[in-house]
Parts: sequence; C-alpha cells; structure tokens
Amino acid sequence: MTQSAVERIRSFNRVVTLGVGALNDSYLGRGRPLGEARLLFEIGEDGAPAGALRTALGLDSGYFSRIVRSLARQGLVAVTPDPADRRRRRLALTAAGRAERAAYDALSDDLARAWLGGLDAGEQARLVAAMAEVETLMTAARVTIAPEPIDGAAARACLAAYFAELAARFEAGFDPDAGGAAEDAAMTPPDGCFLVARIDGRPVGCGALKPLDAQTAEIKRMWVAPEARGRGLARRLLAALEAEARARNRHRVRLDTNRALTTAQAMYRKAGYRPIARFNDNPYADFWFEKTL
Amino acid sequence: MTQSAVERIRSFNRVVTLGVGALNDSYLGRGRPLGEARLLFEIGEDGAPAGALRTALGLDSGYFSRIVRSLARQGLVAVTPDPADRRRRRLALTAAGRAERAAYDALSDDLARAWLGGLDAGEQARLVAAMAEVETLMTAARVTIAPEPIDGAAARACLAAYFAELAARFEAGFDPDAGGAAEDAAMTPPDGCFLVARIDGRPVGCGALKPLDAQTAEIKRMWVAPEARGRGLARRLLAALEAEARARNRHRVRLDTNRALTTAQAMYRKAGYRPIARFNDNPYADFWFEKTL
DNA sequence: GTCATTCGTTGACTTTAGTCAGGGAATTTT
DNA sequence: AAAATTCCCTGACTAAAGTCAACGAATGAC
Repeated sequence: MTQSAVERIRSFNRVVTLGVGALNDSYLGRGRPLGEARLLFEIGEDGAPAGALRTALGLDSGYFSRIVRSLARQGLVAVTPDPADRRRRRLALTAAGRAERAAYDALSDDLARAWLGGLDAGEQARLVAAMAEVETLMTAARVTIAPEPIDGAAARACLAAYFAELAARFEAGFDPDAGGAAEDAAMTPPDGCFLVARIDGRPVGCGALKPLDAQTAEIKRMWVAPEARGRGLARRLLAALEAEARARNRHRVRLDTNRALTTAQAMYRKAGYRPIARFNDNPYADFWFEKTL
Repeated sequence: MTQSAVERIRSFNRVVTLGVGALNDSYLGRGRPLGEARLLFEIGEDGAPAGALRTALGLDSGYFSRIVRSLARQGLVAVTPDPADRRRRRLALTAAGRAERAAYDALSDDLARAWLGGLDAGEQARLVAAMAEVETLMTAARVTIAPEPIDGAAARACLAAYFAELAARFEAGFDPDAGGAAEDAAMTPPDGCFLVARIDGRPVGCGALKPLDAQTAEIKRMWVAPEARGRGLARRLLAALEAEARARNRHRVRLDTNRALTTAQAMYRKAGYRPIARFNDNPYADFWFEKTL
C-alpha cells in the first residue's frame, strides 16, 4: 500500500465529508434532531425489532428508548410488543412516519441534484460510475472472514440459504441430508473448519474445510449471498480456506462442483485449480478439482 | 438527470457516511471534542488569522473563542496579536500542537489502511482511481470560474501566491517586477481578462489572457492553489481562457512555461498545445506552446 | 418454584455544540 | 476629535447527545 493511496483517501474524505455534512444539515431543516431522523431511516418498510435497531445505530439503551418515545409521541412510529417474547418491542412506521421519511428522501434527492447540477451529462455519468465503483470496493473492504461454529446461528442461516439455492439450481434437485450429519463434525476444529464472511456483522457467505487424508483437505459449502456477489468475495473465501488448509499442514486441496454452477468453475480455474478424476462419491458432483498449495 | 443517478448518490451517501462516521469516531478516541480537532487541522503549518479560521469552520465567534482558549490552555496553540492590527489574532500550532495533529493524521492513516486492507493491489488501485474521480467531479461541481478585476482582493491574493511559488521553484528565483506593471493593463477587459476560480467562494486559482496580435492571445498567470490540485481545475481554467480568447475573435493562443513546471507542460500537451519556437523574450520561459482554436 | 438473565424504561446526571446579547479595545470613517 | 465599525471575549443561556445506575417485567435455567 503506497503512501499516495493513503493521501488520496484522506483527500477524498475531506471532500466527501462536506457533502455528508450538507446532507445532515439539510435533515435538520425538518426541525427534528438527527438521531430521530436516523432512526426513521433505519426502521425499514416492514418495521424491525427495537434491539436490532439499537445495536445498528450503536446507541445506549436509555437514549434509544427516549428517541423512540419521542417519535411515538409524534405519531410517526408504532411500538408493539413482540408476541413471542413480550420483553421485546417491534418498531414500525405509521402512515405519517412513512410520509415523513419520504420528505427526508426528497431533501436527500435535492442535495443529490445540487451535486450533479454543475456538471454536464458526460461528467454526471462519470460521477455516477465512479461512485458505484467506490461503493462496491468500500463494501468489499468491510468484509470479515472468520471461523465460526458450524452450528451457530450465522452458519445455519448461510447453509440453509446455500441448500435452498442448490435445490433450485441443480437439475436433479438437492437433498441436504444425502451427505449425512457426520459431515458437520468433519468441518469442525481442529481438523476442519467452517468460515463465515460478514459485511458489517451481517453474514453474507460461507465455506468449509474438512480433512481427506494427511496431505489433503477438501473444500465444501462455498456460498456467497446473492446481494454480495460480483465483488470478489468467493475468491477471498477460497483464499482463506486455503490458508486454513496450510495451517493444518495440508499441501493439497480438492473440491467438487456441479455443472450448473458455471461461474464457480471459472472462479476455481482462475484461482489455480486443475481438473482431476473423480475422488469421491458425491452424487451431485460433475467436476473435481485440485490445487497444490 | 435520471432518477437512477439520484438513487446511486443516495446509496453512495449511505456507504460513505459509514466511513466518515468511523473517522470522526476515531478522532474522538483522543479524548478531545471534534470541534477542537477540526480547528487543529484547519490551522496550517504556518498558522492563520483567527477570523479566517472562524469563517472557514463556520462557527459563532463566541464558540470559536472558547475552543481556541481550550486549545491554548492545553498548550497546543499559540495566540499572538497581529502586529498590523492589534484587534486581530493569529493562531499557530506549538510543537506540542504539531505532534498532536500528527497523532490525528496517524489515526486517519490507520483508517485508510483499514479501508484498503481487505483489498488486493488491483482493487486498491481501482478504489483510489474511483475516489479520485469522485473527488474531482464533486469538487468540479462546486467550482465557479469568472472574470474579476486584476486588482481585486482575490486576484491579488492568487497572484501573490503564484509569484511566491515561482520564486521558490525556479532555479534562478523569480522577480515579479521583471514583467512590468504594464502587463496588468493588458490583462484587463475588453482586450484581455483575468479569471479567478473559486470553490465555495474561496479563491483557488487564476489565469489571465492578454492580446498578442489580431489573431493571437497569450495565456499568462495560470495558477491553481496547492490544496485544489489534481482535480482537473487547471484544465477547466485553460478551457475557460480559450473560450475568452474565442470570444475576442482570436483563433490562436500561445503560452510559455518554465522547465521546473513539468506537470503544467504535460497538461498543456494533453490539452492540445504544440511546442513552438520562442515567441517572446520572457527570461523565465524555457518552452513555448501554441494551440489553434 | 426459585434464581439469574435479558429487555426495555426511567431519573439523574455530564459533555458537546451552538446561540445571543453585551462590552472593551483597536481601527476606520466622518 | 467624535462616531461608527470591526474584532474578539465573556456571561448566560438552550438543545442535543450521550452515560450511568437503578428498576420492573418477562423469560430461561436449574
């Protein structure tokens, strides 16, 4: 990483901070503290549990409680106890709340138009494209990849999404139980591991490593959430799994894949994997690959 | 302007706000209010008049006064009365103040590295390039270029900075009086003109046009403030000066430049200027360029 | 059934940010 | 020389943001 890159980011920050500051100032124009406006945005169309919103905004529980009460008094937010656990609350926007949020959106749009106003059509197009690029890469930079228990909440959510997708994409469908529960144990430390990729804490991908023999590990359960694709996340998961294999003194990794997953095959080839003969009896596998570490 | 462009800006704002928020939070890690940290940054290496800093930060004079006193009590800032007008104060960083600002810079660098950390070299290069593009275009949208009297406050400030820079960069130094005061008259309407570029009202660059003959105008005094460089401002100033030449029925513009100003030469070439033989007796000129409009 | 824990609320704070009116000293205008 | 203006400081205020501890209700663990 060069110093000039750091310089560039600093200077980018300075310029963009002005824009963000202008946005915040414009939000204050509606006579409501910024904290309340932020919460109004964070509550989605369908509402959300209070606790999730509180942690998302990073607020103290007492402070948060007061903000919610203020918005409720203004008739913008409806608070209902969660029927499953009556300690918990669900927040949802009322019709007035939705209207209010639309008004904030309009302010934001005005500001966006002001940004674009001084530019000709070509420059506008370049700005929009560059913003998309920054956004994609900055999102990619916020990804963390770490080992997690395969029976944890995040792992189970990823696996459920993965199996559902395989069932939809494989010609012959997919039965997750074909492998058997014994597989899970093999993907557990110390001999194996299960990695979860997260963006800002939200699980968006996974991959597993299980031992084959003293020299070889197998990569399984590679999956990336649809909304996080196209940003090199799979490549990074693969590299992380290879590092885990190396850490276990394996100098060879193998994997299999189905013919329906064409982009996965291309990714494996690009990462240095070479086709080999069938090495397992996975009924869903059409191709087998190997890479020497 | 399309709705999708506005959507893109909104989504860009969301992502980038996270980064800016992280930066601000990291600044708070040094146990000092953000307002004080901002002032610490705004005071340059050489200090600055209090009034200029106050308006730059957009603060109330009472509030500003308290921030300054707090920093002075911490031994970070030295306040001295302006000898020319003893109502005014000059603020300058002490050695401790410089050290403190360096510590903030380090935090900022850490954050930049964290942004880049998850990316490979190619992605880093793409991110830096896209950031540069966003910065250029967002700054460009805020720039105004307009003719101003050459003896106005903004013009004089730009010229003083320009001459000081030439004196520092030319091997032989630079004497602004060598050209003679007659030059100024030639850069005045209707035959010539003097353009000042401003960002949010702050002068950040200039350029002058003076008549050479019935077909030809000469471009002089091209300067962009160091903090505004690398964002295509010089190119826009040049284009604006060419438009002024065209408006005066000149179909040819000429200019000269010193060998020390290598980036200027590259910019002229890229803008369509071709080297020609010496056309004047400017003792500081090493290269001469011409462009047909 | 008891105990511990979790979720959210409330009261009592502090700090930061910002505003406004007044005033003293220096400077400029008349 | 007087009057007006400019620059900065001070005191008195307000709103927003955030922290902390105590507490009640609901739930889960044993």
